[in-house]
Amino acid sequence: MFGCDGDSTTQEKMSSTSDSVAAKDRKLLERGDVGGGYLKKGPWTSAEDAILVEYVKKHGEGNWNAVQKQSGLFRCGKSCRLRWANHLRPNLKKGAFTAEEEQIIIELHGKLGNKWARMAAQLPGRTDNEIKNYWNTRIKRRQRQGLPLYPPDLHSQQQSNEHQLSVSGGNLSQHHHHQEFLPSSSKLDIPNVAFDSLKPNQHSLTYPSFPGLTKASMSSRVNQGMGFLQSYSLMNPIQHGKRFREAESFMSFGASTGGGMFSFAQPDDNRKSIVGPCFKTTRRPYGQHGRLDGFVANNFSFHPNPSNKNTNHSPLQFGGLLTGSQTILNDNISASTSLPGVKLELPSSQFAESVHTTGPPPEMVNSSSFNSFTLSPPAHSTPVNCFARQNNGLLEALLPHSMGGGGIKESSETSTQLPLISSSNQKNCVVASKSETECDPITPLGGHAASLFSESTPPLNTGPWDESSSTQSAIGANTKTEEPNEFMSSINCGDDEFSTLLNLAKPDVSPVSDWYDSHAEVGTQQSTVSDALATLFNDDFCADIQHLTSAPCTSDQAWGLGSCHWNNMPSVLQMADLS
DNA sequence: AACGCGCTCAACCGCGGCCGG
DNA sequence: TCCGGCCGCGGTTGAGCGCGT
Repeated sequence: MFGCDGDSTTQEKMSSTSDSVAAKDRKLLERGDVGGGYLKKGPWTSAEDAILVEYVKKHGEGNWNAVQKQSGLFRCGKSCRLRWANHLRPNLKKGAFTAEEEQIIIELHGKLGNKWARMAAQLPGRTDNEIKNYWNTRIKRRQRQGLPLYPPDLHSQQQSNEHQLSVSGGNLSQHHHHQEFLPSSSKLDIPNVAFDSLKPNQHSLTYPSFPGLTKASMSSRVNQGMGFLQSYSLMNPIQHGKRFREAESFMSFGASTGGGMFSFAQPDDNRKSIVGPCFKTTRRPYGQHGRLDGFVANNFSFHPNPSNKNTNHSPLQFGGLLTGSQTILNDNISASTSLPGVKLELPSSQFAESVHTTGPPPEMVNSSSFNSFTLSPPAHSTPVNCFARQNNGLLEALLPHSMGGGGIKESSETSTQLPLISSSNQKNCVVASKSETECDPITPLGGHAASLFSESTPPLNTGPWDESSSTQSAIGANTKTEEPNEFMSSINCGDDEFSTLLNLAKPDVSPVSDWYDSHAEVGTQQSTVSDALATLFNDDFCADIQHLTSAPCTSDQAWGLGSCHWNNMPSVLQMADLS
């Protein structure tokens, strides 16, 4: 039986044309072959529409599964509901969106995120599907043009909203409040990483870097679920949600299947100098394959204690705080490489304008390097300024409580070392797989701190949000976050809650880091951040850390735990060490 | 005219929430 | 409380169309 539901084992592809479908339908109708359980898919015919309309007139909306039984339509209830809601119900407004509608959509999206249905409720005559399509089209168009998704005034408005939130309560427990207001652009602005420093012979993660792994095997690994990528949070927030659920099982570094592989392709040619290869992963349903486009390497911070000289750091070990988004690029794979489980997507230049223009000089990036996960090439590779101004004001909304009421003080871009967990506390790589349920992938801030730290948002208070500058960041790391909420994977820690907590502390391209970059002052920011983190991560969190590390834990250290030591990295990564 | 490419949008899919038994 | 069905939502796909070459 051909069903609408995903649990249907047989899935009829929409391969037929409308005509052929109609013809098939007519045949079925003519011979009254309705007993086989056949459920039609594909485009609706006018005859079907008429039947459905008639049915709804008679019975009203709802109880869609009864439509098939009572009306003779060979459509599942879902299909009927969709057809009715999107096309047949009265008062539907057809045609292009008006300027006002567009404005409303933009504003609503800024407030609600991808809540299409709720947005549709605010736009009489418009359907969620329409709005969704419009928005997605708009995204693509603006990304193509290198424009920000939101106009600057909306950013200001959002920032204002967030600031008000900070006054009303910077409590994470109020996340449900926040998600009503915070912009969701983080989910939509596909982060980029500029890999302009890429050179063919850089020590990057290439297939040859993985002894014994053939290209095919790599693909196979990818097909297993991009575990590597996901483990390193190389996911678009858009994508990382429920559809990645299945991948979680192999995302643990230490898991037997945890070595999901990845490969890298050259970025889109015309953007090569601007944004680097950037791919997001999508879990295609069962065997569907996608393409690999690029690689976002910006969401994961390795922060071994720079003072720890014991570690024999490899290029991938981050002998200190690494900077920027250096690439793991496989020069051997063409952009057309087709790999299952990986979807080709054009990199966005959305954040290009936000990267280097206001970012600190490269030498300052180090200290603020909880910005990006950087699978670092060897020392000779060019560090990339990986400063995405993604402060959306959220941390400001949270921090004042820990700042003695002084609020956020705008300060220089002086940077310093983040308090990282001491080596003694780095017992294990405390990256833990975070289950989807722990992080709302949809709402702009995920409704809790995990998203708070993992989702990026467009720069709100930085100048270059203008459209003209968007493509000027040729050298910037252009780190929008293809945000990796799935970052954490655990070698030794399987505790889900702990994983979540660690994820909360995950240092990456986050509002925290940006705030830190822009607000912290030498000598004070450590305590400031500590205080902030103490606010964010309460004592329970520290207790958890302490419990799991058998070591005293401060909020600072908790933060540091978000980092990971190379020594605890999965072997597959270590294999990539070419040094 | 033929072809290729990109865009739009209708429709499908999978999942989660809700609700009733 | 559990279970299963229904419904709605958000993400994704692919056919069709328009435009440029």
